[in-house]
Amino acid sequence: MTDSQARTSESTRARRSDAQRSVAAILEAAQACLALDPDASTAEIARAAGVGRVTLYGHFGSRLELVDQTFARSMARAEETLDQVDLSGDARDGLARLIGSSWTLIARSRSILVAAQRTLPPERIRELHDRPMRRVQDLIERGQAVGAFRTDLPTTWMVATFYSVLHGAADEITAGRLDSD
Amino acid sequence: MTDSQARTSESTRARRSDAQRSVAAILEAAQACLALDPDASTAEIARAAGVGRVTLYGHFGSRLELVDQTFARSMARAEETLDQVDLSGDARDGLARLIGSSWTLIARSRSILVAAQRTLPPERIRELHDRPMRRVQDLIERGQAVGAFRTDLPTTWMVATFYSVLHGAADEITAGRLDSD
DNA sequence: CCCAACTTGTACAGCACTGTTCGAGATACG
DNA sequence: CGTATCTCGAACAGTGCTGTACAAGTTGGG
Repeated sequence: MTDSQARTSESTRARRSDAQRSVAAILEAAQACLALDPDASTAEIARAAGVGRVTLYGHFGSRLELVDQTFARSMARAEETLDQVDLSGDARDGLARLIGSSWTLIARSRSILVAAQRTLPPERIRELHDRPMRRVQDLIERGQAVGAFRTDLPTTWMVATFYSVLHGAADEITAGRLDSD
Repeated sequence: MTDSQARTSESTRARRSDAQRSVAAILEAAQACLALDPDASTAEIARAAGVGRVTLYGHFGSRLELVDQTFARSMARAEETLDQVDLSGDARDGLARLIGSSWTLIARSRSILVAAQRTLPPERIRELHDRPMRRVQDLIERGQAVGAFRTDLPTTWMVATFYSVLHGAADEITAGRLDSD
């Protein structure tokens, strides 16, 4: 979406189709490799993408840029799914549905998060987490207004807890110590 | 405690006093450096300890060994404090006290945890977390038996949640997004 | 006082990674 | 069909780390 290296804005022309394919393959491979090893090298990723390392650097200026775009894409996709969650009815039910959906997404992209945390500045992580966080916060605040949720705790705290428990549970499960729900 | 490099077991003799001082300084510096940067190099740590890098390697066979001992020491100290928490009375009160104590400890040693997670095998982390975890589990189980805690959730899940929320909250606070309690 | 234990800087070998350059070859696309 | 675009491997420079070797100096402790 951010078009990254396609010149600054109004490029001379669109990228050739094989170049587009390369970029897609690289992003896909990055997602897979970083999930396996948060410190995966550009060489590993390029190889997994079936592409030369030089080609990778042709499309991404640096490893950091690649990680950033991979993470951003992962978040964008997640948000796409989250957009379809029905939050309109009872706040408690809405939260349950939100948890149900967030659940799978987090479990899947958790590894990419740690890769991002190791290479991207914290602000960037924060920035990309902002929208989904706000979604939770809005829901909680609405629920509080209606009296469905307790109001003796600051909402920021409740949002943080939501986040913590979900991610923590994802950790435990991928570690094989817990299972269902 | 594990005496590490002091020969295998029954050493020829005890270590000289200056050597003991060096080891202590290194462990202290490691704790400080790793807290600032989980990837701190042996050079950084040695310098912070006011000691030559060679000396460091004289006492610790490898960086991994140093991290392991630093982390183990941190956990041992924490456990020492936790031992003094009164868990005898009402289970709910006990848990509250346990949270209060764990709180500070976690906030302080959180950074060393991530350093350990980056260099030590997961089993080792798990192993060193085992005792404190069991403490929480025992308390919860006792509380459940008395009817103070809900029993519709598996205890493992509750323990994991306890851990998640505490660590998550510590994250938020060191990030400056939350504050008191 | 003397010796073994300890510490020191420097220097070296080895490794892995990032990012760049180059020249030649393949390919999309108009 | 022709050309701008894209890809490729190999090679190189630069960096920063770990761990080891050496040789000389300092210090604790019996």
